[in-house]
Amino acid sequence: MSATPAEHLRPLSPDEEALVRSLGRVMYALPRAIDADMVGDRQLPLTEYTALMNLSEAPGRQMRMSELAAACHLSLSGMTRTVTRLETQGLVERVRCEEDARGWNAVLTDAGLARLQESWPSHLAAVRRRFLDHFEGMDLVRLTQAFQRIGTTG
Amino acid sequence: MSATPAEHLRPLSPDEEALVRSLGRVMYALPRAIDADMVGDRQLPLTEYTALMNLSEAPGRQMRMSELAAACHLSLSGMTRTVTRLETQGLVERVRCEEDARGWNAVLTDAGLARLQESWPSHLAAVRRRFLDHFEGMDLVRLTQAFQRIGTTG
DNA sequence: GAAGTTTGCTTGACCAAGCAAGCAGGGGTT
DNA sequence: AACCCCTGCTTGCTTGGTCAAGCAAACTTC
Repeated sequence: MSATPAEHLRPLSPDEEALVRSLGRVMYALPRAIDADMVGDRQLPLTEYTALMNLSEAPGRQMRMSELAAACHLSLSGMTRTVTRLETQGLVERVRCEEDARGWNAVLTDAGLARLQESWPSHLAAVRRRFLDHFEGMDLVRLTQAFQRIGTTG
Repeated sequence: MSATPAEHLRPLSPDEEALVRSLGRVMYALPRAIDADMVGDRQLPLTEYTALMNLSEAPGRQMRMSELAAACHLSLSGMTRTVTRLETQGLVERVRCEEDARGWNAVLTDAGLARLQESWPSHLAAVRRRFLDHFEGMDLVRLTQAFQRIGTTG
């Protein structure tokens, strides 16, 4: 965990340093900007949008709480509360899991699907404008591979 | 603000879609991972580290609250609370601004500088391991340019 | 130079997230 | 079938952030 082998203590090259300095934009400014766009536009915070979107793609429009939490990069307790919020809006329902009665499935309701469909243009526009537009002409595949590896290191 | 011109509603290409799907790693997993590393290692949250670092590079080791907030991608009130925390640890002091008595400067103390110096290896290691290592061989300069543009769009 | 406005920062109320503890339902072992 | 531990989710508490309102100093306009 806090292993800091010598290799990782090699000083940053100027290019690396510049990249690290710009990292705050992506880690802090970007999620807030996208979230603010979506809240301003459709009253749907990014976390809730992400949950709805993941559910809409799952078989039976439902997922176990723990799966959904992982898919949304949220802790399990965070997902409990997010789903509670969505439930009070009627966008999601909780259904006991058939094959394991300890488990619950979050199920996307018709209202939830409608909300998602009404909101995706806003999400798409925000993502393009705040993020994708700035990567025009770059090798998106390589970039994706790099992004996917992040947060993977144990 | 919520302008969603047609261009922004063009559907995502498969490559764009994959990139967007991997974005959560950078926006959510990455900051938590770096922060957790630093807290586990040196008991210094990333936000506080960033504030100390910015101060250490400023002339006179001091900055106006609003400058510092912007540099750390934090709201002004968020920075007020961060500086308060740092102040109670003796790492920073608040000094009235001479040329404008409404303003305050956050000043890095010697203890703050020492704390920073004892913590940077941990930050460096976390940033390399969680982030830079995954971008080996890529064009860091272009990437930096892209990152810098993010969060800029009004 | 006094009144009204704007600016810089802090404070109060609130909210979303995390962690750790709790609880309820499996599943093995005897 | 009684026990025990393990697993899946929720709950209580804390933390760290935002927004909006407040306060004090500085500008502006007359």
